[in-house]
Amino acid sequence: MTKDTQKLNSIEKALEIMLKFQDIKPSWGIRELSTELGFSPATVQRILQVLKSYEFVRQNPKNRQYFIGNIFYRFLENLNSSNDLIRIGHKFMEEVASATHETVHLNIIEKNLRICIDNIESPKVLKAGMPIGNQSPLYAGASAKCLLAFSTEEFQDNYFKTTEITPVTGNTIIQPGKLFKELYKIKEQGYALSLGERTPGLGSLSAPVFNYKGQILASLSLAIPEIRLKQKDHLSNCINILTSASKSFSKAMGLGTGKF
Amino acid sequence: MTKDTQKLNSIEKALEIMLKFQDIKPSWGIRELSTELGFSPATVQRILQVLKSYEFVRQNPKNRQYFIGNIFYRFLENLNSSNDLIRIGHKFMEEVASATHETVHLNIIEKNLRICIDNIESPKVLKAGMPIGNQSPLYAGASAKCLLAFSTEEFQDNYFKTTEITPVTGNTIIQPGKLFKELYKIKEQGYALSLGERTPGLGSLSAPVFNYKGQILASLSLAIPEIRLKQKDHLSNCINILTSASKSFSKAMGLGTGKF
DNA sequence: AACACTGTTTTATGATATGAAACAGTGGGG
DNA sequence: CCCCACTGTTTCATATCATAAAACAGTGTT
Repeated sequence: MTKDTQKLNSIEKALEIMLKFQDIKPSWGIRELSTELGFSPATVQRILQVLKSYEFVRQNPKNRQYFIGNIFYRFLENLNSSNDLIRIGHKFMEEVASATHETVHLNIIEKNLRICIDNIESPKVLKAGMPIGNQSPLYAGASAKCLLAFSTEEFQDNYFKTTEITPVTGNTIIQPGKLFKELYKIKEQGYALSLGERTPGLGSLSAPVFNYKGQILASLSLAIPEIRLKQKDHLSNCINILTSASKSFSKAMGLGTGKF
Repeated sequence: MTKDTQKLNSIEKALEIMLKFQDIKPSWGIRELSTELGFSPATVQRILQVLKSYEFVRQNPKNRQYFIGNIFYRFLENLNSSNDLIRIGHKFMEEVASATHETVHLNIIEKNLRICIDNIESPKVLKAGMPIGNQSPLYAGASAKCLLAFSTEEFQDNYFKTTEITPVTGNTIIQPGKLFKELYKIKEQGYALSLGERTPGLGSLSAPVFNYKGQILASLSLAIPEIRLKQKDHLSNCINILTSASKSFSKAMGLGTGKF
């Protein structure tokens, strides 16, 4: 999992430990982290004490296990306000939300994963949830495939070289040939469509957002329950609204203005 | 701001630097952080290189300034799923949302600040936004005052000893006497109400959530535009729905069950 | 009561973080 | 146009600080 371990300085060790608290896992023990990371229990213990004093982790006083601290919420406000994508993009998301009444979300690539960085939930009773922070591999679901499809060839090559493809649901495309074809198709038609690749019964529609250089920044997506996705007129309506919004969004990010 | 500085080990220095990226500030320079924290520029530089390699910060290649990294989004999924409050409470939030059609949010205290950890936005056109990660001091706004009012006396004493009260808007209560009276009133009536203390034109309604020991865990709140808050029937309706939901929520967290 | 687990503290040793100073770019103003 | 003042970055000898093994101290189970 982690690199050659050992030979890391103390800060790197602390960060490696913090990264472990990304996993959806209620808590970690010291010896557990120790064997997982290859650091001695004494080292893990000492680092966790420091992280605890800064509230990056908390400790259950009963079983003394460590779990993630609420301090991470504190970074979100700055993250959102320094992020042009969210600042500029939210109004396009609102347009799509009010025109489709479906859950709208915005996604980026972070360390080989799709991650949701902004959302507007559908007002309907039957709706798709897509909380901020939700993540998935880049081959499962329209939003993820859209990000991958419009990435550079270099990024794609590197991604497939370093990633093992394992199905998330029965509908996940795992055959490399079929996946390449799908990515090609997405680039051709300018949007991605998926059904149940990540969550059974849940479909997804996604269009790319580019910067002034034409590099992909994000994917703007709709998460739609299967029942509504199968209504042809609703689907084609959603496709039109979404692709049109993503084009305006890209323009707002500088695409086509020749700005440098 | 920070403690005695110096005499910190390298991990603590790295964390102090990370904390600086909580501030709503687009970017930091090395010498800027150096003078702010009292570390030598060389030290700041070296630590930022490490943080950068782990994507905790990014660097603008043009002006070489550092800004916060997207990796912080990655912790949210685990944070949400390890947090009983969100797992258990979201359904109560949905009840309140569909009964009031106003923006519902859930808040906790983290390091002497109120911080929003979950939300459901109003479906109306004129609505209050309250993104996850939004923060404010504990004396401004209903959600914050509610958290403070039901905190232990010890916490309150310590809070007022270490906090300087500065107005956020013209409506913020800054007179200690008036504030104490307000906190007492909130405890008496079981909910908090505010108008424009944090954002002009925006009102707020908040009720406490307790654990089995009767300690406050969170405040469940409504953010309501001033125009709708002034409709008496709507307001009293919202108060009833919110306080009733917060009581069910507390019960779901174990209050009154005698469970240990 | 003995065992097999935890998390935690201690310790001498040697690796590694440190700040001053020098270096290397950059942008603005006279 | 050139200087100056400001960046971020690298170097390097010094001494601090992180390290892992082992002992310690709790805990729950058998």
